[in-house]
Amino acid sequence: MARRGGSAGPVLLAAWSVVLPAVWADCSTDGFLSLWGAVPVFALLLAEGAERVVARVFFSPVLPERLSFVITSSVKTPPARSLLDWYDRHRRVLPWRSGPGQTADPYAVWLSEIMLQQTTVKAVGPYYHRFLEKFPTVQALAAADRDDVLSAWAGLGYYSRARNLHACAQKVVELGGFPNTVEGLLTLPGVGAYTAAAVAAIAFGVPVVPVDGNVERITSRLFAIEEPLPASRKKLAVLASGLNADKEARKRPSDFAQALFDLGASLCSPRSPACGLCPWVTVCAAHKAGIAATLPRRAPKAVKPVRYGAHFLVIDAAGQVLLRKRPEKGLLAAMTELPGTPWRTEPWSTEEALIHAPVQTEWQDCGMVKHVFTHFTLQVTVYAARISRFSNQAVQEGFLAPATGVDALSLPSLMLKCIKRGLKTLAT
DNA sequence: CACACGTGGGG
DNA sequence: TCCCCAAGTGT
Repeated sequence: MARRGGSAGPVLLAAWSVVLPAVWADCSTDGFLSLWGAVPVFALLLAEGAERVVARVFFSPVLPERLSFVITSSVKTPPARSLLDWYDRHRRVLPWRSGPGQTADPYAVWLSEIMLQQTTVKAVGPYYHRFLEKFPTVQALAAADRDDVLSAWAGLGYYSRARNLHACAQKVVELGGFPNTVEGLLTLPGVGAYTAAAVAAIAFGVPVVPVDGNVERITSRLFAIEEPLPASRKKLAVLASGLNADKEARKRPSDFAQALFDLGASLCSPRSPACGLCPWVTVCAAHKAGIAATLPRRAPKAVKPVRYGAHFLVIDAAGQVLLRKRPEKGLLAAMTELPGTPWRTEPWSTEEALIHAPVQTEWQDCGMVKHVFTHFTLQVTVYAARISRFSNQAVQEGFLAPATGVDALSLPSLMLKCIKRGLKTLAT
């Protein structure tokens, strides 16, 4: 156990040796281990036979399984003081970020964290303001119609976040407020390891390090971890959990977490890190080795398949378009769409596609709209038509909405693209 | 562990 | 144009 100058190590080591029998060696003088300070992670040597050290085993009571990996480099604890000083001078001003010394609102912190999952700060801004205006409190959000929440989310992507957001608000109201611990927060829908740690640190001052993409990148560089993601993810999480071992960091959990985010967003960026300006440049193993810009490495990604579909834009004389609601599960779940074909790997011939048309009329081919999802590319053929009025049967499958002010319609981006293409063709 | 799950901006 | 990927979670 690498407690700084502490003496609890041997006792805890003995206890854990019972849990996990192995050939252990005392690593308490290893400079690398000072990283963890009081954090409950044990680092020990596992020997094969009597001779050869094959791995250094990291073991933490807070993690369910043993973590076994080889560390080839040894570094000193990154000095929290340097990072926090840098943060105090260069911190970003963000809508959801309270000023120095101000108390964070758990609702605002949680809302921003959910929106920021896999989403850029720039994209979140307008949505965040709109949500706070529409749903000023967690009670207001919980009491809202789920479809109003989905509408407000439309265009931001990953719509399960919006469904979980609503469910989570209701659970928080039931609980009488947000849980103020990582374990408590983890029970909430849509809140995983990262978000639980982020809300705990930022809203409740719990000294934990939220591990997001920024922190993974920073950590992989600090320790020069060359094993590619995602295989290295657990290792990076353990290493990152020790970043706040420094007492200075644990005095300011919220600032320390956000300082890491800002460092990752500005200096320790993916492409061309500005190592010359980094407060941690002197302790960064990757910089020392000249490989900072190449980390973290990533496993090659699978090729993105192409799928095909067709969607139909039909407008009546009153300027109304026919829409429908997607199924509750799967891609764009419960969101609004134009009527159309299923999406499949084979292109649709016109005749084949028209079988799925909502009305029988003269359709104009508006060409293809390309849309890239996370795991496949979609090529949509858009067909458009004007009719005098909708039959009852046509409307039965969906609902009508005014085509004017398409931007006001709360639609996924894909459908917005299709409607714009259809309208453009009809106008010419 | 692998995969489903959106979108827009930057190099 | 194309590829990368951003404050991840659930299954």
